[in-house]
Amino acid sequence: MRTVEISAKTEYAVRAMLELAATGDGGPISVDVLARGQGLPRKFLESILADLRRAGLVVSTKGARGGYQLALPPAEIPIGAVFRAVDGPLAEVRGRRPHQTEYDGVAQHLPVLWVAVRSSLRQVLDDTSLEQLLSGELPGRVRDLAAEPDAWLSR
Amino acid sequence: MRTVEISAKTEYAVRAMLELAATGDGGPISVDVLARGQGLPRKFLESILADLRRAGLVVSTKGARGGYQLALPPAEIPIGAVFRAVDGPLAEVRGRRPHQTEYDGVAQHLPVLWVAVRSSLRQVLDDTSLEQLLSGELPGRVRDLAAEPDAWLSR
DNA sequence: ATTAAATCCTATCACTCCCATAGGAGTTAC
DNA sequence: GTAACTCCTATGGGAGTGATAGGATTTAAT
Repeated sequence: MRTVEISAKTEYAVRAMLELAATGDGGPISVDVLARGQGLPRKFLESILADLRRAGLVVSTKGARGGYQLALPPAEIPIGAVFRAVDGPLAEVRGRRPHQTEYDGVAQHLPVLWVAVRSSLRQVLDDTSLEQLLSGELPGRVRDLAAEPDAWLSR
Repeated sequence: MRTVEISAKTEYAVRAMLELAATGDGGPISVDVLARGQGLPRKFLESILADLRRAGLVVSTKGARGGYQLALPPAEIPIGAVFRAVDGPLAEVRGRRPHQTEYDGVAQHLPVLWVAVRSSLRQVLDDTSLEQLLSGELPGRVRDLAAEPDAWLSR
């Protein structure tokens, strides 16, 4: 397993949300159109949108001409919220939340590191809105991180 | 799956490395002693140490009185190196490296976000050494992240 | 030399999660 | 009424996680 693993589910969720944000408000968009737009598996996307609806990030309209719309303006939806909606908490350490870990002896400072890891992730995902991601006008800190030397290279 | 999931394997690896760092250099330490020291499953730890050895982070001594030692001073071993040794690359997006992702249309800026996520993780894990984690004297940036408002609370 | 203490290697296994699909029940616009 | 949707439940292959077992090999100490 990779420490940070952005799953297909999460990636699809973000892309679907971007599609919804891009359409502005021309009424509900169906799963079929959404799936076609970004080339996502239709049935799988259907279950993802159900998660997003339960989290209150999108609203659905049933029946003919129905579909999905954002529940809030794109500027008010942090990407982190999308992650949590489909994936649960951002960070876990062996099934526990970072701040709930405990260690004896030489490992006693580990929780600080785990919390810092989560905090750094939050600073990226919770400070970037759907609108910013759509326009490419990302927060200064996010830009700086991506502009870091070697940020685009493997290690 | 959680976006950041620190596995048992990775956690055990870091804790074992901390044990090795703490012992300074009193000769090799056996898996048995190591496992007892932090309460880790012996056989599982054995396979983890094999990974750490293949990555060149520890050296082993075979036979009676054998065991494991750090291959470098603790100040020269970043925590990130331990992660990569047992877990592979720090970050992946649907099985690809963040900088190798590609998207059309509305999702075109996504790679910048993915790279920023990885970059933020690197700034924590690659800038913290085994020695710093052992002593609790973490890098300024890591301390700041852990001191962020709400860093120790659930979201 | 023998023995005891280690690493090292291969195999196996239960379990869980991921990604996805199928089929149909319910709802609504036209 | 019917076509176009969402919504719900069930299913399933495959991969990965977290271990454990058993023994082959190597070495220090007596």
